[in-house]
Amino acid sequence: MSRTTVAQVLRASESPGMVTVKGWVRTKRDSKAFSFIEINDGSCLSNLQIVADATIEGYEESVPHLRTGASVSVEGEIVESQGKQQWEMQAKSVTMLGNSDEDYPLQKKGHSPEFLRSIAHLRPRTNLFGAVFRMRSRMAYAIHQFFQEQGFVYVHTPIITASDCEGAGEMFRVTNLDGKTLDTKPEEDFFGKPSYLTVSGQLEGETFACALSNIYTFGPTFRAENSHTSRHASEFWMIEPEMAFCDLDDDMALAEAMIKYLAADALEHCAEDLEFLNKFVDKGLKERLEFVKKRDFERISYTDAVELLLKSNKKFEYKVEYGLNLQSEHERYLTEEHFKCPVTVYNYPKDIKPFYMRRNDDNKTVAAMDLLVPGIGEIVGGSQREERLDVLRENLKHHDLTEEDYYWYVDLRRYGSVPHAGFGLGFERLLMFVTGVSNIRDVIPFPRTPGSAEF
RNA sequence: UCCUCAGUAGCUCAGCGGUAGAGCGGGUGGCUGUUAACCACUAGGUCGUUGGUUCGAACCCAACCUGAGGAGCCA
Repeated sequence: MSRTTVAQVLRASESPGMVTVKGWVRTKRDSKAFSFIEINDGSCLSNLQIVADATIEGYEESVPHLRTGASVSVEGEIVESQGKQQWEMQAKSVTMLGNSDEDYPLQKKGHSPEFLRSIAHLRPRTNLFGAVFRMRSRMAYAIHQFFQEQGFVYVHTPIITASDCEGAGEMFRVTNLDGKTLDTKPEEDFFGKPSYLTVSGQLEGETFACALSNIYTFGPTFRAENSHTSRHASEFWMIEPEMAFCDLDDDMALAEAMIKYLAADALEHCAEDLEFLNKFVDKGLKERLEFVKKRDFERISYTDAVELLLKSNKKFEYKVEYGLNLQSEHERYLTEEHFKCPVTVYNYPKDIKPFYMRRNDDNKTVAAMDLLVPGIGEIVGGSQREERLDVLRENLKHHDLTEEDYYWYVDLRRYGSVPHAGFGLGFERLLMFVTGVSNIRDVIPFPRTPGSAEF
């Protein structure tokens, strides 16, 4: 008999009859003549309750010895439960596939996320991480769906790159040389020059947008920043769309539409997991997603945002002044206290932004935008790219970058240059937003942070 | 890199200068449908590490290690 998943059983409108289910024991309650065994197979949040009479086939050898975490195969009939769940299985035979040692670390009681991180190989067996990683999978699927439905082409930009200083943080060196040779003869390295793990696929993405019009990337990126916060990881996944024949307005519209689409998709396809997360992790989660799905986002220029912050009479630790970057506390004020909804801030001063962003006509600002969401802050950062050859050359010089290093990027402006724009969305930050989980280490299977690369 | 907080049983924590504790989890036994089941018994600890203060340190002090929160940087 083929295997039926717990999800298939529990979602049935009428009894599927005799089936075989396989999974891991979450809890077991024995009495003299029978046992209740709850198993979970990850197909959904809920467990299936199995009623095993002491007289059934395989009982003696397996059931009394089963500990939490053991794997079992059970054949039986799905019947209406006398208890609080709709369905349960009346077992006909039980087989223990593999028992669990006495020191199995997961209990029925709650564990701290810090402890669960130390057993990242077992934490997907908990309700919380099962829910989070089912949602991670669903959101990845929905992202592809969002772009593919609109004709975007998925591009795989390189993970190893030799283009230095992309302006997005410290890079990890990739090498097969020993330390000494690395210092003295870097030209003997594997690629003939220093190479690194990518911090962004944007520049390569632009080359494809200037050929296929609308593209997106979705892959891992690496930052060697020594950041110790709940919102930063050394390895994380990023989605970077890039659109030719587009300006900043189109770019902001796409970012907003995408966040809305993903909120709606989560509500529609992750209902049971969201219910759990809403109850145990973030009581305002579902309400927030409904709100994001329905309501239009706010937009405000950097200049107006600065003015608004100055007029707010709110005491900030860092000062607000035109020309300075908005601090975390300023961004939080805008999205959490003032607007109380996602906000896109656009047209930042050119001096605090990278070389590739398009200079506005005021000659003071660039066509950049950050999308801020309550609880997390910046979730999207994007811009219209500088498509004018002379201005780009000027910017390279201004940022102390050489045209030789970026000749291929400059070429895009020499051969049929077009206005184009794009953004980067941190996948883990999005997951924090849609799951309510407050630490980035708990939305990525095996987190890498400074000093920590276990598993 | 800077600032703050925390490390006591497998887990969650109490104890805060005078014999190391509880609940859960584990083991054994019991129990006519349980739902974080229940009842009884039981095993389990170099109190993060090193040094110092003291008659005496889990407790006070210092350094280090680990974890967490925040800042900066960003996604």
